[in-house]
Amino acid sequence: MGWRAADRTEQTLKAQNDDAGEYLLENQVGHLLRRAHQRHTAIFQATIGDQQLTPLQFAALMKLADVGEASQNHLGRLTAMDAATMQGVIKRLIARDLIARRPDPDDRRRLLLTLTEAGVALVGVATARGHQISDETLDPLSPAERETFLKLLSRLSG
Amino acid sequence: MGWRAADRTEQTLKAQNDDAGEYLLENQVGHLLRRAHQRHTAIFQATIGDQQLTPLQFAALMKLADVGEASQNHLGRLTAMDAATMQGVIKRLIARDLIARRPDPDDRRRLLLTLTEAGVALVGVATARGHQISDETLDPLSPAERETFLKLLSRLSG
DNA sequence: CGACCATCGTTTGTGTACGAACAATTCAGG
DNA sequence: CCTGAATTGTTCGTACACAAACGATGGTCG
Repeated sequence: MGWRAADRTEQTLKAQNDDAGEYLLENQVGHLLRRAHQRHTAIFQATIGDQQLTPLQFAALMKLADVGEASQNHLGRLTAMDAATMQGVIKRLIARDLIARRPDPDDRRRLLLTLTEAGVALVGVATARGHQISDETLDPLSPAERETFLKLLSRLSG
Repeated sequence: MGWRAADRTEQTLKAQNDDAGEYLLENQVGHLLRRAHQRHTAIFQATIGDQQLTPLQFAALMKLADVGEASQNHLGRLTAMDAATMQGVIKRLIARDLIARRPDPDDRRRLLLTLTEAGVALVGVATARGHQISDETLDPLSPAERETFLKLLSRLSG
């Protein structure tokens, strides 16, 4: 049990995977996904301009601008948010008067969400920032690499 | 402004990026990273075997097994966790008697963390599961694609 | 020595994330 | 029609994630 090496980072992934006893956190997908996501949210917060606006709030706003109108659960599915998570996101967006909620006349269970004028205005301003954030997140990669990466990442998101 | 198309998903990324007014959530890195991370944690929870053990607790445990001993902040840096986040993770691991905490004789600010016997035993059992989780997460990709993806993802995690 | 500054661990507050349970409503099948 | 299953939104509890502020300790430099 004398291994407790310092520089196993230099092993190839293959060699590491062949050895069932080894587990280098730095090489695991989950850890890398988490760190990449951390880096992205840092870039988001530094670039979005609105200190109060979070990535999920932005996503909900943009998607609502896209579809025009949606119930909470439906918007949640479109943005990959849990119904309970959606609850908080919507609550904060309503508190800032960026979206409005009204009962669906055709289904009394549903609450239809729409952008307010302020919401539409914010989307207009923030769209460019959104592209900028995506660009900066992918900055370490060349254009060809970006395309490859996004294609592979999409397949891991299903 | 009559666009509110339903199937813009089929546009190429290039075409979408060229149009500053368009913002398709589904094609943004941040959203894809978030969804891939979601999928990974679902796989983790379904595979790790221990219902109480979370990805971060597992990471802290594995890294501690790797380095043998570390202060809270140091282990936090090794696992990319905030000091405040580390607080909660460590508290729960100590409550389950998987790690132990003792004052550093050389620096009275520090608390040295080590695995307990139960912690060592759990690491022994869970290492194989860890590899299995990484494998299953990367399952949609071919071996060559996995290598490419991990290489690119690493560069976005710095 | 003493002032200064960095680091360590802690707490508070806000915002995701999700499982689980719940009432109200809608829908499907008999 | 009407009973049971599914859906919608809500609440509760637990666990990340990070900014910000804090007291205590440690190191440095004049």
